[in-house]
Amino acid sequence: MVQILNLGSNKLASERVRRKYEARQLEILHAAARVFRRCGLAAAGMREIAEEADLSPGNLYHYFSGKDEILLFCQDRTLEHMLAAAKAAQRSAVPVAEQVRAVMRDHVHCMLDELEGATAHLEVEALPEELRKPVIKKRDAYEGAVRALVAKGMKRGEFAPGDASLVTRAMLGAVNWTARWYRPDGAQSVAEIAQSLSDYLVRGLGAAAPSTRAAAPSTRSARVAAASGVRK
Amino acid sequence: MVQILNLGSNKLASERVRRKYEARQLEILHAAARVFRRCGLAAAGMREIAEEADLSPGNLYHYFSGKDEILLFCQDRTLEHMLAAAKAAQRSAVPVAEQVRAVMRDHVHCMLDELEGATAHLEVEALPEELRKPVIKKRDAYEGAVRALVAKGMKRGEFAPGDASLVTRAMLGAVNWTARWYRPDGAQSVAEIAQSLSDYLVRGLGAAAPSTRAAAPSTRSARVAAASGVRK
DNA sequence: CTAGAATTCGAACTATGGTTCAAATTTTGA
DNA sequence: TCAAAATTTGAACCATAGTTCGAATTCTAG
Repeated sequence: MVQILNLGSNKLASERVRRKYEARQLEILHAAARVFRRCGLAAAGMREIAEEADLSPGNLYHYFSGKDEILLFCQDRTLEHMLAAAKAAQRSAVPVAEQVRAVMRDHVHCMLDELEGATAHLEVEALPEELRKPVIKKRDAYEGAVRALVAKGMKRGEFAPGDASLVTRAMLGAVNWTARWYRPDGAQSVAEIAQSLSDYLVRGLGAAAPSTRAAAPSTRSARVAAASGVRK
Repeated sequence: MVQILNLGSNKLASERVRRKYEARQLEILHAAARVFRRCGLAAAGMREIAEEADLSPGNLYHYFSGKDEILLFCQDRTLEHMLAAAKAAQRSAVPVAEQVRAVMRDHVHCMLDELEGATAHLEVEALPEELRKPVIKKRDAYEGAVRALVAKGMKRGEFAPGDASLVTRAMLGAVNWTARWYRPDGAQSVAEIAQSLSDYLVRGLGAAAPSTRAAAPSTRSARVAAASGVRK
């Protein structure tokens, strides 16, 4: 994401001030993510983001070129996270069914946990053509990774044969949709939702039932650690 | 939908002109639906809707109180359609699995066929609180109908036991998501998509295979195995 | 045919929200 | 301590898009 986000850091000052600058950038981005999550993307105004980040509206433009760039970061960060999770699952030594389940669980966590402004990643259309392209590319890469897992399972006979592309989109739709109906004060936890949902989605692939679960680093800390390690 | 949409038809003129008036209303609504579908809801401006419907921007307000009312209609119409399909499936004398498949197929058709502006039904947040309420209510009714079908299937043992509410939301997410990725010039037809998707979604319920087999679910041992270890 | 109603137009109004900017304040580095 | 750089402010700018309005045109009906 750093590649995309090379802000106007041309005339770099001393190291010390640069650190502070980038730290403040991150604070602002987290604040923005919170606002995106609270209200929708459309309803989130610069003035509101500014207030959430404790600075004046105009000052936002000292750190970002505009709203688009802020949104771009949120989307990119979310996709980067999910992509890393998919790659990690791909490498793990568990049945494909469990790999897919892991990816779906991670996706749900990414959507519903408070940390990121992941809901913003659903509204790619909001970006102007220019900025949209790299996001689309990354999103396609993620979808491709999931599809590859599904296809692998089908090829190995672990899943019933079928249209991997269509089924992948169905699964992604189901998990993305959670952002619409999930309420933090609901009956079940995010982990429970992630578990049940991924079980259902993989069952539709015609896989065997999840073996009495033993494998897969499904603890939250493990996932976060794995994901953050990828980020540079 | 007529109840909600009782436009300013207070001082009704002659029957003849009223017919014409309402016909023009429908034309406009269809045009709006087309624009909603083409661009997103956000990008669809009144001026663009006006052009699509072959009248001036200002003239739109002779037929509707504003953009909200137009959007309200599209959402209401779509939901009414889906609700009717759900009710119809409920009454049909086929296995529950096939009932659910029928509802999902209808839902997909409703989303992807050119006739309606169904994509708009996904953006309920765009409406002001006042108008939103009845739409939410109808949407909940539809979701409830689907959930009832799923629960019935579970109760009868035709589906594996599970969280009917969660699974229903997953299914609806998958079908709603089609509006995001479907392209009319794609490889497969809407009907094919609807078929494959509904098959996949119902398969995840632990039902018997679609057409080839009769209503009787698979062997007891298979069902038990499928349900084991998953649920909370 | 003609008066009144219905329809249509398009320019102008207005509210919203992203953005700019010049000046004030704070921080940095020597 | 002081000058230059960095940060911050808040008001103002401006573009978009929903909406209003009065006048012009067309249609209906007696």
